[in-house]
Amino acid sequence: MKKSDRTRQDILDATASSLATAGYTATTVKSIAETIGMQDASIYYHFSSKDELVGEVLDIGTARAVTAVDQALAELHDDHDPREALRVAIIAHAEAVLGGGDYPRANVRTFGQLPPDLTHRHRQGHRNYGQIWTRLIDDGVESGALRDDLNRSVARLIIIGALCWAIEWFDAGGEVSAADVGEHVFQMVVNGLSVDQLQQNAVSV
Amino acid sequence: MKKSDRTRQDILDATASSLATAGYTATTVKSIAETIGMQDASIYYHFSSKDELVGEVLDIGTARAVTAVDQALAELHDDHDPREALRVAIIAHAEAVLGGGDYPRANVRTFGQLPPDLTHRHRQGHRNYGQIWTRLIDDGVESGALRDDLNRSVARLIIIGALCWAIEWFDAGGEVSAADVGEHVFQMVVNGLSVDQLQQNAVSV
DNA sequence: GATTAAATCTAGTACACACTAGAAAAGTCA
DNA sequence: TGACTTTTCTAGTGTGTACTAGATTTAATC
Repeated sequence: MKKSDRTRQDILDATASSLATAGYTATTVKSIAETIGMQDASIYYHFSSKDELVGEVLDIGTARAVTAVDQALAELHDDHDPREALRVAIIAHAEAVLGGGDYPRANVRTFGQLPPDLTHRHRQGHRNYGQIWTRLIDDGVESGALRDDLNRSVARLIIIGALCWAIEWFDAGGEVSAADVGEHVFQMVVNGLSVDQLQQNAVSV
Repeated sequence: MKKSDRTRQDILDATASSLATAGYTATTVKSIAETIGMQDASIYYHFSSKDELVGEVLDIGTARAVTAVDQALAELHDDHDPREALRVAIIAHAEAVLGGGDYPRANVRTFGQLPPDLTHRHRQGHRNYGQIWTRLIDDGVESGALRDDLNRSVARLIIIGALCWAIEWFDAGGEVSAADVGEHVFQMVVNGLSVDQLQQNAVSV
């Protein structure tokens, strides 16, 4: 039983890595097997199909991102500013997806290139994740800290989109860290780029 | 010669449509041929390979997006606020990519799933497009209208990212228009979601 | 209408892919 | 060691893909 578990984990890791860097189509069963020094047929002893394997990787990725954000929010003081909660969540997301492991990255990277079955399977996971952000924005608006004249759903999707797209250009070895990207997204979408706003801003970097 | 041009255009249109909705892998030469009532082999009379065909579609998409933004900027008054230029460009981009034809949509939709050759071929086009935004942000910062404490390159990529990712969730038949999405992006990244800022804001919706 | 050129089709090749069946090897434990 | 189970391999199948060669049809030209 031990051996099987270890091999299974190796397969999952190799798949996550390949999905995160090469995408769904370029991630073939053969390439996964080669990465861990196996024959492609041996994969099927551990997983019944490529899509079941990919699905499991994506599930893990979603779970890790949710955990990262939840954990960051749990560490806030009880009387925090709603904007601070948004900031903490944004940075946690950025670090999970950009700087974290291959699993959350695989999730974002393959979004939009999955076959219908897998797309459907993960829609629920994404909905749950979206609800975290819906609550954060609702809290902000209802407490009077955030503007009420914008469509909250659109605002939520724009924030998540800015973060998710960063995977396309973010350079893990560069001077800008994952947290820096998160900080920039927060500064922009909450405080705004405009100078006029900044002068009167109570929430600082 | 006439017939050939018409057929060629039909092939390009069908390819753009398929790329925009189904992505690169699901866009097969056979499916393209079926859409326009031809045999797949006949495509090769007009294009030497699938990737040459796809490349041409993506070139057209880039060109159209650039044209849309350039044209919108050209219609501004000479003494416009730099923030207004950013607003106009953001909305033009949103309309081109979300509400415009299949070509710009194909470009954004297939980003990240193209084979290396095509990715490399279009990097230059994207660089040119990025320069438009670099100039807009530089103008804003240097005129004192935009903050100088953020990384301009990161800011640019975050704006473009928020817009590009919108293709994943935008519903063309829904209540929110492409221009609405652009307006939201502008309001958020320039004015910010925070209420404190809005009260002192000179640039209105 | 005959001749030539342009455009499309029929019929295939070669290859990469996910996946299967059964033999072989490696590991486990008395 | 020997009996048994677990894991991996060898060797294949079938399918879908991009693409090719040459025949066939359609359109243009004299």
